[in-house]
Amino acid sequence: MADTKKIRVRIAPSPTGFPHIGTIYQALFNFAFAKKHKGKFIVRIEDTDRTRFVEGAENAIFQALDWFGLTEDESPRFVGDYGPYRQSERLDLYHKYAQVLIDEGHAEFVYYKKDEAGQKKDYSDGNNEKAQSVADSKPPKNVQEMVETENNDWIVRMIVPKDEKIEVDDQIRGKIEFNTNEVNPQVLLKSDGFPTYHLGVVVDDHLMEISHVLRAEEWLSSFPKHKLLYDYFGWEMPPVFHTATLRNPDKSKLSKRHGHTNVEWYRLEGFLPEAILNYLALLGWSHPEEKEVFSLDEFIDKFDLKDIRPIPPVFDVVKLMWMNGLYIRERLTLEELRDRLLNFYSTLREVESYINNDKVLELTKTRMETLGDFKKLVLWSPEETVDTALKAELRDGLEKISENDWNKDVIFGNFKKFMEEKNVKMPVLYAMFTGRKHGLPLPDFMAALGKKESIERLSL
RNA sequence: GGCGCCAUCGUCUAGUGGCCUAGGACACAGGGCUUUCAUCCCUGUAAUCAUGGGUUCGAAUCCCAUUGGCGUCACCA
Repeated sequence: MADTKKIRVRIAPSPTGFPHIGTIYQALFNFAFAKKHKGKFIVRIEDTDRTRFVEGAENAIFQALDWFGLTEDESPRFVGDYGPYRQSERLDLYHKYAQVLIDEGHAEFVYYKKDEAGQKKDYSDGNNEKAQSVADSKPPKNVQEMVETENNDWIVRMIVPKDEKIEVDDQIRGKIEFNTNEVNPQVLLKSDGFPTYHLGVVVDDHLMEISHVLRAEEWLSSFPKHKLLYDYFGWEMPPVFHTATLRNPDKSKLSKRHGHTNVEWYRLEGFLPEAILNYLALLGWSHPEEKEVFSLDEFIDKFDLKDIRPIPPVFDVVKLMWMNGLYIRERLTLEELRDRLLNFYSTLREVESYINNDKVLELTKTRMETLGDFKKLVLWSPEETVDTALKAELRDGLEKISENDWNKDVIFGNFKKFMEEKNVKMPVLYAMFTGRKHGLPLPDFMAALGKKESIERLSL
């Protein structure tokens, strides 16, 4: 009998900053799995930490997903049957289930209070009687009362059995055994009435009928905690896949300090979203035919959860660069490239005429790794010192070429003569026209620009 | 430190007991093409499969230990 259960997967980003490349990595695998099985890809916003909340961060996540073509099926903006999709709007649910846990003896009220330094302080030492003896207030009768009390100092904490084996099954690594002594009694409901991640994720994944959980490896340690919660509720835990986390070159968790984690950086540099996705797909997974270059559709077609490897990959921007260049020169037509460039340089008017020049565009196509490279190729950028007198001579020589004869062969003939007479080499000419020793094939470039513009440029 | 995960060229990886004196890609080096720089093509350097023990006729592949790396131990996710 085939599994008729609907495939529903999710990512659960928190709106605490810029969209992270690691989130896109997670989104890619979840998205591919959902699409492959005609399931739903869901985005649930985990905004339970009000101290880290960043205005606009949620919207940035959606913009990033759209840019990559990983648009979700259900989320706060595409409300489905399982909403709300923001945890801050689901508080009553967490209160209800926290109460269930208390009623069944799996959670308890504990007294916490800030000390003079403003640090949170646990007065209970895991001993609830002691907590109550030092408390300034009586424990609330129930969750309802707790969340309605102002300046509440009580929290709801889960109760963890002592010295019991707890086995958990990671679909990528296999069975892992923990002792419950290693599971810390997690706070489930904070004093402000908001849930912690752990309560939220268990309740929501269950209520939203998430069928498979693909999440980052750093959650592996809290796996037994979640398993315990599922058991307490009497719910069946969906299969969980812990994917390896992206690493810095020094193997530490990919971070701002060592690498580029902000999706916006990649966009601003002129990376193509499809190239980034292709590169990301190669981390922790490999194409069955060992192909390196493939589309998102092909990835979806070939992707299988069984092929995900547990080894944490280093995110190599150099290889990403190569792949991006490859996409620009092999996967984009001239027209498509033009559209991308026009869009990328929408605020830089001075490159527009170059983008709209077919010949120039062709010349740049094999010389760009990112869209950001384009302006360096076509614009004057002074890096070399130029002999202005010599430059004027070159210009005067070129000026003598008639409008009709202005083509790359005649221009090059002129160059040859000039180089012989002045005893200079090509790089000198390049510097005079572009400011740099190297660049677009000069005769072709000048021919493409036309006599008038070329001469003008030499007059600068 | 406790607990957990991981371990093939610098990096991404192929490899699931014999086809491996370990294959591909990036990077790097050299060469070809060429009017600079690229693209493109060819060649090369690079892993005693972390180390040490087993199991087996046979191990990168299975088992154990060690070492190393990483993760996690919050009223953050």
